[in-house]
Amino acid sequence: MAITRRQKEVLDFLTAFTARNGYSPSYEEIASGLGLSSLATVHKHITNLHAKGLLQRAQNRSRSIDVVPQRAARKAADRLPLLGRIAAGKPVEAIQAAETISLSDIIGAREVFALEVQGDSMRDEHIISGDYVLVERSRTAREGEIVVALVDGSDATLKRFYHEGNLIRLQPSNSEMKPIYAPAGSVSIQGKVLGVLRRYN
Amino acid sequence: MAITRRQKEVLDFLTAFTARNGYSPSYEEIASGLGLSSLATVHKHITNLHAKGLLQRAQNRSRSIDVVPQRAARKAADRLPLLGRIAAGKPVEAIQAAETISLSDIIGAREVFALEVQGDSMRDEHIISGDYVLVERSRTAREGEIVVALVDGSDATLKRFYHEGNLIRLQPSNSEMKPIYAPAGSVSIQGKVLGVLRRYN
DNA sequence: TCCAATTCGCCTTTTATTCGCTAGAATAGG
DNA sequence: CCTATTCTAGCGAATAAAAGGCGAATTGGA
Repeated sequence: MAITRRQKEVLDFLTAFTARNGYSPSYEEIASGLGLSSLATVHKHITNLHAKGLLQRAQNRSRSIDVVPQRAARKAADRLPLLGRIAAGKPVEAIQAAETISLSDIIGAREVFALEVQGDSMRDEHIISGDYVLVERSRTAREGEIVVALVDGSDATLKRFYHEGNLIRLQPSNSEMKPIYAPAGSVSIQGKVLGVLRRYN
Repeated sequence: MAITRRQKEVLDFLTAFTARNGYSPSYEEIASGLGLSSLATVHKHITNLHAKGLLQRAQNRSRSIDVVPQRAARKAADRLPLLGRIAAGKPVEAIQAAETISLSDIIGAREVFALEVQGDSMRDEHIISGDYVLVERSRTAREGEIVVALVDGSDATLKRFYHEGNLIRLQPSNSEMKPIYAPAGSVSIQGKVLGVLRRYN
């Protein structure tokens, strides 16, 4: 990966700062560390490095820069280059940003397991039989999240979760199926769905 | 994992307190330990750290915070235990089997990249806007496979691939859209779809 | 019931992003 | 070899969005 002298300095600063403090620097701190007087310059450097896939960051989030370790960047086994967007009838967007995607982006450091989906109860949600849902173990859920829930301790289902007065509504995403209403006490949440993985042969 | 200075302070406090006392602090104790006067602030910190996967907790339970050890957080991030199958209205098969699933199962040793899908041309295939398709780089495809194809060198699309006499038919999976017919010479296959990855927030 | 946890509305500070502008290096063509 | 174009690098100002904070009211578990 081509990198300029200045870019290497920026990258080195980020690495050192994070190692020293345990958290990433703000743009202000980067600027003073590199002798820059404008945050715009810092921003441009970060953007360029991100485009080259040398670091990850979250938009608009404070101190969200992660330097991508070089070994991990190369080990393409489970981290895929994200080459752009594709839309019906339109060219792929400028294939350049060396972003990547992997399961770790979805699961982070949470406790996650997978379940193979059978049946069509989430068809309208575009989750179909054979898909794997990635589920974070959790006892609770927020309004509208997709959850794995046990009703009366025995029936595990994949549904959207809603409160409705004293009852809980478990809403299948299939117009042909009816929601389940149950008192809060008899519903136990097993986890909530973070993502879906599908495989074609 | 990106973290702010204050968040690191909170995390450090939690780690130290738990190590010292053998149990986790109450919000009250966290507040006084960090010099905060509102429990709401404590709660916000805990919620943020939980969202970043750096600690576990049980809702509404006293002293239920667990700091996730960093080694465990980094480890196993790309291979998930496959706990069983889930079907509408039926219990999860209580599998403790050590089956797992990961991106590598889909990718194998092939050269694969990802594209973010925009638009609804594959809606009936349950691939929706925002999904990532995992694409194997390939010049050819077999009948009926989902491919990324360039027509006349400029239009990249996601379609099912069929031969039809001398022509190639690129079939969208959306009943409202019409197939594209083109001579074999003007269609170039960029790759074929091996899988789909979707993320919920 | 009691106490800790959670939610709510509101505020301030910190941080990231965008815009318009300048200037030097590297690169591609003619 | 010269020139047009693109890319890196930089500035300061204005704006937008998170992060961090408060006190009061509400909820939920034991």
